[in-house]
Amino acid sequence: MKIGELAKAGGVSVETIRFYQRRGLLSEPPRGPGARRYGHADLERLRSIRAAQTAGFSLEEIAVLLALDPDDRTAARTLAVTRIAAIDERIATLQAMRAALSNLAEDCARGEPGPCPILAAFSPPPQEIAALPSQTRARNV
Amino acid sequence: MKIGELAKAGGVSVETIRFYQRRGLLSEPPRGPGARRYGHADLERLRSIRAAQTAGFSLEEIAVLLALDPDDRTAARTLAVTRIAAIDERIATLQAMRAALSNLAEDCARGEPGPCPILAAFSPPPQEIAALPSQTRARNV
DNA sequence: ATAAGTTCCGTACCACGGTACGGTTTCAAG
DNA sequence: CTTGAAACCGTACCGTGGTACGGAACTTAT
Repeated sequence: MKIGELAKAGGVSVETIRFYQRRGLLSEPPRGPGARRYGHADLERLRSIRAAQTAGFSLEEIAVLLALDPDDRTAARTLAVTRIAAIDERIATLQAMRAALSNLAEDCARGEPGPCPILAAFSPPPQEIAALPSQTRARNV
Repeated sequence: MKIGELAKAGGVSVETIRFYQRRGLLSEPPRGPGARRYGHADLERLRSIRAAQTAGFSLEEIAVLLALDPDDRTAARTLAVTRIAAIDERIATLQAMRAALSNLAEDCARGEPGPCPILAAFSPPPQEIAALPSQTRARNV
């Protein structure tokens, strides 16, 4: 396979393949006659990367994951558990956001007199919203 | 207030203030004697920005929000509802990730013979993981 | 009056996961 | 043998929300 075929088979662009190569996720095979040639193992690896991404792993985590000894269950489980914890944290934050916004939207829909509660919530003193945990702005997950 | 005081009062850095000004979220008052002077309204606006961020709005959305007529409940509610929908989508994706990973981790912990199920899941044919919705990699929210 | 501290301003850089571009070489078909 | 498509490679750019740097002007304290 040439790179274009690998890309098509893996459902990514040629640029993405090269990008993964730069990140060390895919190898750059030696050049055969003219162009580099890729085997089925490369395609499988590419698919593994996409699958792990789907589970929320970052490219850096995937590099670790794919470098792991296939029998090292402890290491693999540790990675998975860490990922789950990060996901849980992110979900909790999003649920807090959702609850706050949803309350505001309901208040607003109730149509009581006065200014819109949504807009009011973002004008000091910010009550309901300010009650959200401060990690809310966290960048993780 | 000078910019440094505004920054301290708002709990952000001077650089962040300037950044918000470049984004049009905060105004740049005319320079008084030497430095620009900020009033209480600027501080309130800064706090509004942080509050809205806590609710998950992007800076661009916040710009819209803060430019809204305070009595335009419909527009505000539309923004909030859109935001909630995006949050819900994101939560669903994360929950799918979580479920998939958590199943794998459990299988792994069960200690049955054979290779680690987590690692196996990311090697073709990817079964459980591949079953996740394809929007899983979505960039939104 | 001079040193230290701020402000001002432009510009560059960070993570993250790519995408895009432009120029050169090589391959295959007509 | 020429033409057009791929491959190759380096480098720049995208969005998002900032952070960092460096020099000039200005203010404040000693």
